[in-house]
Amino acid sequence: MPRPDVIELTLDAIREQGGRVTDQRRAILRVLFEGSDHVTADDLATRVHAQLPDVHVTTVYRFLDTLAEMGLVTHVHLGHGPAVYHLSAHRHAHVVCERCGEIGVIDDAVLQGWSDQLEQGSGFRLVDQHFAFAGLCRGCSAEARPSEHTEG
Amino acid sequence: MPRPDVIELTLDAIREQGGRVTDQRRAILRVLFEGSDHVTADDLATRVHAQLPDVHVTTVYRFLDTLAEMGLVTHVHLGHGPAVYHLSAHRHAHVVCERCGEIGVIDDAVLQGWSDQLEQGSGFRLVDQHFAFAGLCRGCSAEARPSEHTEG
DNA sequence: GACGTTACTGCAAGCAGCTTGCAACAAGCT
DNA sequence: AGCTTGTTGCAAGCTGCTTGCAGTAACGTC
Repeated sequence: MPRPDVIELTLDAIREQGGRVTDQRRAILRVLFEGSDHVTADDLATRVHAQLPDVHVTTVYRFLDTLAEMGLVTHVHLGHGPAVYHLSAHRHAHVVCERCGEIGVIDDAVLQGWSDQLEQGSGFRLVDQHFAFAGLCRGCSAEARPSEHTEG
Repeated sequence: MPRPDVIELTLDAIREQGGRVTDQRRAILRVLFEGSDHVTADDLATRVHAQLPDVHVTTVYRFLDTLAEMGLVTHVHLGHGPAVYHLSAHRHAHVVCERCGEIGVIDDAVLQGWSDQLEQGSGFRLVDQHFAFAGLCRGCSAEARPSEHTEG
């Protein structure tokens, strides 16, 4: 459970910029700060419903937008499905197994290294963790090439 | 213009596996082999319309699926929009500038290096170029941090 | 060259994941 | 309490595909 102050502090910030504090927003923040990483907007709505049954997904999307503009949350596309949201503070790059959907985290330093390497070549930097990297986890990777040693 | 044989050879392969050769399929293949990389299914349909005005996007999607099963084409998600298709032979990893949409290519050897590095850590391999990497091109990257030297 | 089987096609409808328009509602200032 | 205006819920819309289905036509067979 998060300290209640982080929620109220966030709500204060919203008020300060002319926004309004509603039960819906408080409930959404509560779920967000509960630490559930990698939640879709739909998940979020469902969890909010435990506290406040009539909150609409639209409301969740709109408030997530507001929070994104404030720099508080970001969303990531892990693959083909819906985007997942998390607190910007928890931001990191993801690898997703294309077979089983397992999610891995890429170390910031590692990503930075790749970015530097890429920049020297094509000038591109990997600045953003907005799209996950597609990959194979250890297990699926082993299954995908079961007879590797028989080839060649 | 591609040598017409590659198209006919492909059509032969389709026939060999019980598929049928239609004007639509020939036209789609023609456009595909014309070398237009990074085309969406919609683009493809539009270009096919120059030769055969009534080909439906559905037909394009379905034939692209067939070609994908044969290993001939692959699709890549460059960002939020529609997927782009290209011949599997032209396959490579992409970086896409999140600002201007410019597309960069990531060298296979470079990607392999990253994959190896990642595998040693989390066990994940970057096997697939199914999703593009999000980044910033040189120009946009410079604009995004105009006062970098004043920081710190 | 006609015939039959069955793959392919076009159209309409469906679906996921959002986004938008709008009227009703209510937060927060006075 | 009253007023302004941001927020909400609902319905409808939109994009990028996918599916169901009846009609069409490729291709093997006679």
